[in-house]
Amino acid sequence: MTLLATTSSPSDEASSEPVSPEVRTLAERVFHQLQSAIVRGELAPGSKITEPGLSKTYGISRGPLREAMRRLEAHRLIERVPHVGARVVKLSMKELLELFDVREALESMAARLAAEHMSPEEIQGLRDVLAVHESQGDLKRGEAYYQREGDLDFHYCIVQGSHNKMLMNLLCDDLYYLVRLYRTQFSASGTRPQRAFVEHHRIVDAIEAGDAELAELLMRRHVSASRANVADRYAAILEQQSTTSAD
Amino acid sequence: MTLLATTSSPSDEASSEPVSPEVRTLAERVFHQLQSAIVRGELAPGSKITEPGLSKTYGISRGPLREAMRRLEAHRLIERVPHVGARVVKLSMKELLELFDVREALESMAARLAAEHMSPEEIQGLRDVLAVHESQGDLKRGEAYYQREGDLDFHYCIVQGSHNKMLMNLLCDDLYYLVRLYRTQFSASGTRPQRAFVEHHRIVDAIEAGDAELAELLMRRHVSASRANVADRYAAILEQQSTTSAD
DNA sequence: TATTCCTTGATTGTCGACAATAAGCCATGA
DNA sequence: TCATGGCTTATTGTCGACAATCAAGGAATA
Repeated sequence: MTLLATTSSPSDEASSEPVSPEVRTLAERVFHQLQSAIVRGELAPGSKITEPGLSKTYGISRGPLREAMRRLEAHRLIERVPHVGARVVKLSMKELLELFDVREALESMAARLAAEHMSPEEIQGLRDVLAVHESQGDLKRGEAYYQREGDLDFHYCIVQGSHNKMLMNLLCDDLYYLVRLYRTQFSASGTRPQRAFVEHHRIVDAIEAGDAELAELLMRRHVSASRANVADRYAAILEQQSTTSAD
Repeated sequence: MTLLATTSSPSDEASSEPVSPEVRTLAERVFHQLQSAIVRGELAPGSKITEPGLSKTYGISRGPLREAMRRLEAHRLIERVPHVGARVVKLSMKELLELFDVREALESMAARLAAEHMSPEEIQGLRDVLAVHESQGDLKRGEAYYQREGDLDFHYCIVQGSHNKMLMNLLCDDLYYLVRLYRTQFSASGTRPQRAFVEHHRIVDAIEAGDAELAELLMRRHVSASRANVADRYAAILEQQSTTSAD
């Protein structure tokens, strides 16, 4: 049960009943469909997307399609050049590290606000999320899962707990989709799962204690460590490539 | 000379020569025009905007207009309800304070990165901006100017100095327009100008010294103080209103 | 008189067609 | 063989018209 599901049913073309209570227009629906397709990697990063093509694929006219694409552009999931076309974004390592810096800034603030504003019920929900992750035993396998999908639920909950709507929009509606896109693009199988799990627990402890300063600091370190981990692995890959090519 | 100018010529309807080298499509142009109109207060906050009306005003069809509106919606300058319509955003004090929290998080990060990445030439440019503000003698008047338009140049430069494109987009393309919208909406005539000016200088000093940690801390305090100032003034206004209504 | 329902008007959502721009291809020349 | 020029074709930008939805006003009834 991921909190980030965008479309409930996998494929629905012309059912009269609305799938989600919020999606009542074609542009809305195709926006969510495209968003999901991009994040899942069904639309390859860097690939060019043409309006007539998508128009035929989704069975709608170009009008609402263009509006959906405008929204995707605003969410940084596609890039457009006037009179040329649009292509799915392809995150470079530089941009990915930039994304981590922004996350560090925003999520540490979110943790601080969460420590100040979260209700006991919300904190309990946060603990439940951690319990679910733990019971699934994913981290015992050492690999996978973590850094894949599940831990976003954790971060998602904390952002919700900040009770700051602007923060929620920025992180949950924009940046997290980019994070998920990165995970598919770089096929980032899990790393440092146990450490991350411990860090999550400590963050919740700080939030429960109402220690805003500590929660902020821990979240900042958590994201920063995740960033460093990605940077190190990337450096290792580069090193390996240069040595193998030198054989 | 504000760095945030959006359209070079005030009003141009059907000139074949492109005004700005980047605005080559109708949707782009009307987007910038509407953005400017909203930020300047020409379109009153909370007022409903109708597609046929704007279509006739700007002399374009509804197609590109709708795309421009979709972009405005993504930038949080208008709010749309499906099948109902769109209206210019009206920032509540709660949302304004939320905006300050986000700014505090992002701009402190920007200051940190600026201290790490800014070149000597860029730092000199930053000092020039401060010098211009000082020479204009605005802060000697105690009131006005500061917190109006000019100091955004300062923050703008620092964000540019972070060399983080994602940060630049978030702050300069999205949030700063909301900040300017707030300034027109609440007609925030300047407050605490000298203090802010001193704080600006100290931030530049830290950046020039390459002290990332200090620059981050000072920027955080700077934005936080600005937020507190706004909150206090608002509380004072509320207090005054309640006492006068009690007469 | 208040309430409910229906009608009417306007606005939004969607569509297909036309015009404008850009990229790719082929032929021509040096 | 390579560069250059024009041409072709596909894609994007724009427009006007039709369909769907919502809000407001008035009429009928309890």
